[in-house]
Amino acid sequence: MNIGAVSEKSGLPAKTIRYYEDIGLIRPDRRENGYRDYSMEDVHRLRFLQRSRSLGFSVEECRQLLSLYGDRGRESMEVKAIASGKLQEIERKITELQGLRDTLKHLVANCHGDSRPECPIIDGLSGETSVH
Amino acid sequence: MNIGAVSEKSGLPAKTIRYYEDIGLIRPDRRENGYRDYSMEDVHRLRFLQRSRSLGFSVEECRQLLSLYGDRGRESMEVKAIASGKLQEIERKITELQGLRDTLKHLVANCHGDSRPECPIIDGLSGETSVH
DNA sequence: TTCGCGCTTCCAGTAACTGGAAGGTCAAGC
DNA sequence: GCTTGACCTTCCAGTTACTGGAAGCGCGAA
Repeated sequence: MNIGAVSEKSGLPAKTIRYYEDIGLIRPDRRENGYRDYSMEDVHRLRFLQRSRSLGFSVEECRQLLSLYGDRGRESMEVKAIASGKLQEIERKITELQGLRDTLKHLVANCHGDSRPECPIIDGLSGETSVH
Repeated sequence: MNIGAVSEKSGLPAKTIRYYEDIGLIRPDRRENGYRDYSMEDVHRLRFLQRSRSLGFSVEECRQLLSLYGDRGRESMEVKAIASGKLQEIERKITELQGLRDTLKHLVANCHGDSRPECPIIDGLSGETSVH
């Protein structure tokens, strides 16, 4: 599969896909003409990268998460530790996004679309959900 | 309030706070000695920036979201449109994070922490939740 | 008054792309 | 067979969003 098709399937620009190869996140085959040749596994990894990057994980964190995906022979103890750590972070992100969503929902519901200026939910945006 | 205290309260490094001032996201007062003097409103904005940046929104997107927070006199129609657009994106991110969480939970539950190599959830990580 | 910590600006470096030039590949149409 | 245009290649430069470090001022405590 050529890079264009993979770009479409993964939602990542071709430039980014080549960059991910440069930094060792994928290793596509090459054809005789020099073109990269991607497998479905590559597509899966790239889809995964697209998602987790857009959710605020760094490339190095994605590399860790990908190692859970790829290295089946790895020590399960280590896999479990990494996964558990990431799980907590993900739960936190979900909670924060839900807080943000509720605040915005409130905003949309209360600012009726006319020109009334008052929007009494303002403090919500500053994030009391994570103040505990 | 000095930048050190604000850094602690917002979870952002002082360097980043100064950078956000450079690009016009906040405008703290100055004291006679040249020190920046932050208000609680500044702290709220910075907390908000910290959260939304870590959730994968770009600085420009954060600027838009902040404009919802700050510009009470703005046309409510426009506010409503921006907020509605962001809401959809947030809902999507929540769904994706939940998918990622469920997959990792499965991984943690099934890889018992010993050295059994098989982890049969592997395909989950590539993200069929967003394949629809 | 001097030690140390916190503040200032400025400039350079890093992470993660992103755009563009210069050129090779390939299927389609004349 | 040749050309056109879309797609591929590498390489190098630019952008975004910080991040680190140097050089220097402010200020409360010993």
